[in-house]
Amino acid sequence: MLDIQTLRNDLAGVAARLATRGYTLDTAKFEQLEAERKTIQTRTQELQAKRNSTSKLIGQAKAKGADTSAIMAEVATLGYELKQLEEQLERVQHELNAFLSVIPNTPHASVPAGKSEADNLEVRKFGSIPKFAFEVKDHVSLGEELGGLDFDTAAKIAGARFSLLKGPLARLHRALAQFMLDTHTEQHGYMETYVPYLVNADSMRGTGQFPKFEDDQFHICADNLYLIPTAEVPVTNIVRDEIVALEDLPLKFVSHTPCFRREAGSYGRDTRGMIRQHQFDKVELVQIVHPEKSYEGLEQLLGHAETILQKLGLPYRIVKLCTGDMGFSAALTYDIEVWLPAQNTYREISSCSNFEAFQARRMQARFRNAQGKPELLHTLNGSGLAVGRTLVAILENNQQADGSVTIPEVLRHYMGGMEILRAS
RNA sequence: GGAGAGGUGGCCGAGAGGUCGAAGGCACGCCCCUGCUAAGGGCGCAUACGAGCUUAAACUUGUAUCGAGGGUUCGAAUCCCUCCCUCUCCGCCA
Repeated sequence: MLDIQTLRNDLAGVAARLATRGYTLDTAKFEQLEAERKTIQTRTQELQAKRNSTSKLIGQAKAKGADTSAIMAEVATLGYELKQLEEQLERVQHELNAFLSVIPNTPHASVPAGKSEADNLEVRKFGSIPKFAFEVKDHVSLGEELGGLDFDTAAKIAGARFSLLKGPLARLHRALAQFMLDTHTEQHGYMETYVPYLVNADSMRGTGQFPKFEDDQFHICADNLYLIPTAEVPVTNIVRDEIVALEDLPLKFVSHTPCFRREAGSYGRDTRGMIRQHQFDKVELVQIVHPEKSYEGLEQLLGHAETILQKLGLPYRIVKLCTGDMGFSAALTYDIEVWLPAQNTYREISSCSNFEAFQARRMQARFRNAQGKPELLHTLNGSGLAVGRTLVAILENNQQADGSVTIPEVLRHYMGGMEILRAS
């Protein structure tokens, strides 16, 4: 949510910044709603003040045992108009709120202007792209030949966009999550958290999934709960409606969770393999920081995610998303894209964003500043990393001519010393 | 699932239709005393929004907010209804 004060003071400026990300702010509507709100609110408050002061007089008169019938008749006539006004005010405020809650965040000044993925800015590359003396297979072929990846059975059990992992491949998947968690807790200073995978609507609103992206979520109707699309939702909402002590900042959390996405609107995209699933595991990094430290924190968080790829020996690049490609709540986003030989391209494996106060304002997540006043925090998060896609990257990048796959050094002790995956 | 108790400021906790945005305490901030690591005294200390003043802040003032929503009333933290959440006991259960 944007700051309504900023909208009032610099509506044209905000509209211009939003236009760079392809969002047309209906400034006329905002102005009209604001004008209405102001008129109604002023009048309502006048009447309320009158009612309150008169009622106070009644109280005083009654305490003295005086007759109050005249004064009571006078105040009684206020009732009807006041009720009308209060209803109107509520309606306008709801409308304003609905209007505000679907406006995306304003991009940071350094975000390159652009319309789509094609306009993203490559920041740096790491690692060299592997050369193969044989025809590369994709992870689906590799996984099926290894006997550990079974999409047909997954489809029988649940449907399309689910996967079934078996044997060493399932173990490698677990090993990856363990390795990521251990690295972030032991080397990067994050606190491990275990969180609910079902959340309420308030939490979804807090991080910006609601109201705009309700269709993308799995909804448990009987209990009115939602499956989390990312650990960002439960973890960031830890600080919803909280006032964090200044000395406790920054808060750094890491959490390994499954993520559930309906992928409505992506029919036909990445239908083969594990790239786009209704359910996937992710290790998520979340930082709750002082507003002056958020960009510094984002660079660090990005580095923490990169470390995982470096340790795994996977080639990747960092891309700064352009205005048109950023998510709804983000002010600045770096994507980490891992090299996938079978697709001969880089594919997103992590997305690291600074939301500034956008989520904090929705959540009323604050800290007490040096003056003792509550002030909105800044929130950051990033994948560190998407486990399924990391598995895909390892299979494809580490494949051998005979269809076996070498296990990265750092994962071997999580694999009971296994060095290579082979068809049994 | 059954029975009961409860949700009040950053925290604890009183209030049980009128002068209550809410006693008292803790924490915090400023000042004083003392002088040494602990204590005494004074003052201040919720948030959001509106209006005034202003470059702005500060300030003044109004309104709303005592889990949420509705109702009764001239007036609701307080009475009534619905919902949500927490706790205790019983049942079931990984």
